[in-house]
Amino acid sequence: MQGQEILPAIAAHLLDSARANGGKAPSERDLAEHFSVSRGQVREALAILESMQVIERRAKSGIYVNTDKSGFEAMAFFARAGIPLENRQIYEAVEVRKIHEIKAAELAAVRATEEDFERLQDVLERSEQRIAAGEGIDALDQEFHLQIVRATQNTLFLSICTSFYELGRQRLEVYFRDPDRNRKSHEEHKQIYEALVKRDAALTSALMVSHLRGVMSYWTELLEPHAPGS
Amino acid sequence: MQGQEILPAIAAHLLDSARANGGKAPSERDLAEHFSVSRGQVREALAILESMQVIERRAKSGIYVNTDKSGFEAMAFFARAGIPLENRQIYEAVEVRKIHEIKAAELAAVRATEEDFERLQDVLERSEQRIAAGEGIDALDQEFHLQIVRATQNTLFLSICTSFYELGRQRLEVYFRDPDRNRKSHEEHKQIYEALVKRDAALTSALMVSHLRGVMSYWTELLEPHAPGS
DNA sequence: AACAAATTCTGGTTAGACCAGATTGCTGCA
DNA sequence: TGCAGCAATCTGGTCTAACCAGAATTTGTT
Repeated sequence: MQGQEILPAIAAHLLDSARANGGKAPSERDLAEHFSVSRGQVREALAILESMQVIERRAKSGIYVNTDKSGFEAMAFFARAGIPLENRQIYEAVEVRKIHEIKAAELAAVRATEEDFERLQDVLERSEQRIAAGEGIDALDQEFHLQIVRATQNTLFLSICTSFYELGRQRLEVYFRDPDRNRKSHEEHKQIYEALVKRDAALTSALMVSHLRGVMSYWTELLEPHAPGS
Repeated sequence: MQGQEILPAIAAHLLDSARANGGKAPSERDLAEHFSVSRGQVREALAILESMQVIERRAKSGIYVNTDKSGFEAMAFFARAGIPLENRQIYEAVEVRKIHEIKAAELAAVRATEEDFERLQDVLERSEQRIAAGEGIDALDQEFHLQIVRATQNTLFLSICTSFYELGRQRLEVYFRDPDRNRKSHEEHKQIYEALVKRDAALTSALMVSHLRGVMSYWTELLEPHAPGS
């Protein structure tokens, strides 16, 4: 075990220990020994964890895990670290993604530049090629949606949405193993693109709504019911 | 200079150096000497910065600043560090906040629990007291809006919005120095609350739109025009 | 001027040490 | 027995001093 790869391991270990110990985590020295790395390494990981508000380091006392804050910082971290989210978190992420993308489509219709259109068209062309070759378009689907967000010209908006995409990567891969789904998605993308070029905000938004309904239902139907009606 | 307080200082230094040096930042050893701290301290700060994708550390080569990614991670960091945002970032944050809150109002109308209503009412009562005492309600305004987001029962949503509020705290304080604005805001809050209790999603959302228009225009009218039409 | 070799520089990582509060546990008095 | 008070221990915070190996730069040679 070495390098920054220990971060998720340490995080998981911290969470477990804290759960079994009322929020209190092992000491830095224990962690270093447990993972066979230097204390410096551990401290770097802990600094990141603390910056994400996953833990709290109290001088001369110990490390405490914020068990209650299942918030965005924590999620962003787990997404990066590749630790699977719980059902509830997935529901929440799906809902938030919907909210963002529908609005993004609306804004993009008004603000998209020529370069944005070119980038979108490029994505569509590459999708077509992959479909023709019988391959999945999961990565390109992601790219298409992100390009639309990018076309809002709001970099903050883009960053938020980028984070969400990390969450769904695995599921997306499975989703696009079905050739029919690939074609259907691609067709809908093309429609959205055309509405976008016409700068018809209402239509673009509406198309995005129905497009997401299909994709998202795949996500959620695999889960236990958890979120309140939506 | 000591402790985690060096993080913003290092970040600012990195940004400046990188700008004057084509993305390349000083070495860890130089930074340590410059700030009179140990290399370990610098490395902890760099680890956080890297986790936020503000910089990139290339082994045996150097530290590179992601000048293009003025994204969410960077913003979250700057918000925490207390470094003022640039106009563009403020515009983006305002827009994103609008998007979130309007949708939040809509969802909250459907999902709010009895506890949510109680919490909101409590905020309104305390607001009334402060106004009667001739004080500003800036912190309570924030609380009101966050409670509405909380009423969506989506913790991820709440976390995102909480981040945004950090950005506007200073401006909000100035805004609520005017007694008239305090009263106006409070009245609008009460209307929103009543629509919420009636579980009228459309009305709640509409009221939130007009409420935000007033508050937000104060923010943006102080800035240079920058964002595309909205 | 072009290429090769030597040297310097850089991030990555470790080990060991010291500080000063927070904690813990023991001791002795009541 | 119970509790106050003190001492040993533990903990995060910080620093110094190295070593490694590859990247980057300089030097030397042809």
